[in-house]
Amino acid sequence: MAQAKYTTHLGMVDILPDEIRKWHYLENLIHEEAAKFNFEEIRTPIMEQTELIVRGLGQLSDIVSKEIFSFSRGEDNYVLRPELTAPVVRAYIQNHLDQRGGSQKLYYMGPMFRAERPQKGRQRQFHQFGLEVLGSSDAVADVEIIAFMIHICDKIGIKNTTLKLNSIGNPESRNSYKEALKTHLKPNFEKMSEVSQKRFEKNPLRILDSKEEEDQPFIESAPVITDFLSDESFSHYNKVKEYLADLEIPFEEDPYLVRGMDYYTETAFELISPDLGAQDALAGGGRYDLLVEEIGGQPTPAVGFAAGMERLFIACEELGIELGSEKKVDVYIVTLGEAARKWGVAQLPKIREKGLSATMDYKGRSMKAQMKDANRENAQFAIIVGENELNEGKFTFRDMKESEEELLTMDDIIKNLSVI
RNA sequence: GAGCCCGUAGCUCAGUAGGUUAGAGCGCCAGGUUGUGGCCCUGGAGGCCGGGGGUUCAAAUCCCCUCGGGCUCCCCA
Repeated sequence: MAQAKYTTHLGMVDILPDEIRKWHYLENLIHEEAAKFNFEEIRTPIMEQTELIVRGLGQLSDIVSKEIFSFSRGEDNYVLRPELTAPVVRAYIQNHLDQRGGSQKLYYMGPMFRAERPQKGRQRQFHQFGLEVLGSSDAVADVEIIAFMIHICDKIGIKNTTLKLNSIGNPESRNSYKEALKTHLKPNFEKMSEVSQKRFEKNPLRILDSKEEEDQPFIESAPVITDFLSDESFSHYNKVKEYLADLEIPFEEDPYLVRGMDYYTETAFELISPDLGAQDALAGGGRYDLLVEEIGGQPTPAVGFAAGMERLFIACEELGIELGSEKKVDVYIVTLGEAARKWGVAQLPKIREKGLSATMDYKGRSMKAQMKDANRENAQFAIIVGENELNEGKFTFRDMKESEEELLTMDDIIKNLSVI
């Protein structure tokens, strides 16, 4: 077990060839579907300034207070990105993307880093993809974002998800709600769990998230944030629900859904899967109308979401869904002897030119070993060449699936291959 | 930061009243078939039994420490 001298860091894993095909599948799917939604990809650096993340997500958020990988070099503070909303907003401001006109519809995918204790569905380096719409306050934007998220799950075959929806309004209504909540909880402060007591002053909304037994009675009787929404927030929320209904996207209102980052406003949502175990969030997001300004841009309404790619794979596994195609190669050239080998290497490019994949043995092994290898590589055809073939100028062209073969000139073989 | 569980071949795992050269299946390599894969048969390679210390005539097995991993709480993707 402890053979390898060097290993990956805790919570960071290699993605090996045997599992890469499902990654390619998902990545391609996201590119294709995002294009259909008319979103454009944006790629930002893996590292950002620490200050951006701290300001963006909030000093008190769990991510910033205990989960970021950061270091400094000279005057500069670096942080490995823990999420991509703040960096995308940074890029939006820095590159004046608002000047492209209209709403900016952006998507991304890539690795994120959080220094947490790993467990099922949670790694220190993990991958997300996400969409962001900058410059629209319209409920259509919220709904398109949600629709995309669900669309991807549908395409993959993950259908038993639950969309949880809430609105946390603007900061004013949220503050008055906080006060009401505190007034409600205060008489029972002593009876609440330790964690909840700690949250009471700094972030009472999070108490609603508590899973502690002793907190439940107080949570159930607590006032509901949607009763505190401004007229504007209320009508925005209603439109979101209306449009979702029009799209026949089922959702579950959860007045206690509160998300971790400080930048969220108005609509908040999460996509939950029962197949994930303890970490059941497949994706999450919401509106962040104040973030652009907070980071130094013009006031710009925005909405987005991020989904965990590894979590999608876990859900697939639980559901018995296999993503990606089988490993295969179109042609395997089996050679006997040095002259045949020399001939074989020269044929590979001719086959590849036709848009097919081709390979041969790299180890100079026996014919049997080469045939075995061709089988393992899931080759569709084998071209077998030895002295006889070289002398006659006709080569054994074998269909590996049908176990049928015939002698053909290389030109005829290429012709045959062109039709498959 | 806290709790629970687990470390024996590349993988999945057998192997304790402590006892000579540590096993199986799969995978890998080779042979059976000196020019034909998938099935079958035979053989081979591959382990300081995670590491260190202790008890003992004797430790994969018992004790202590340590490292690594998994899961859970918190929180999130």
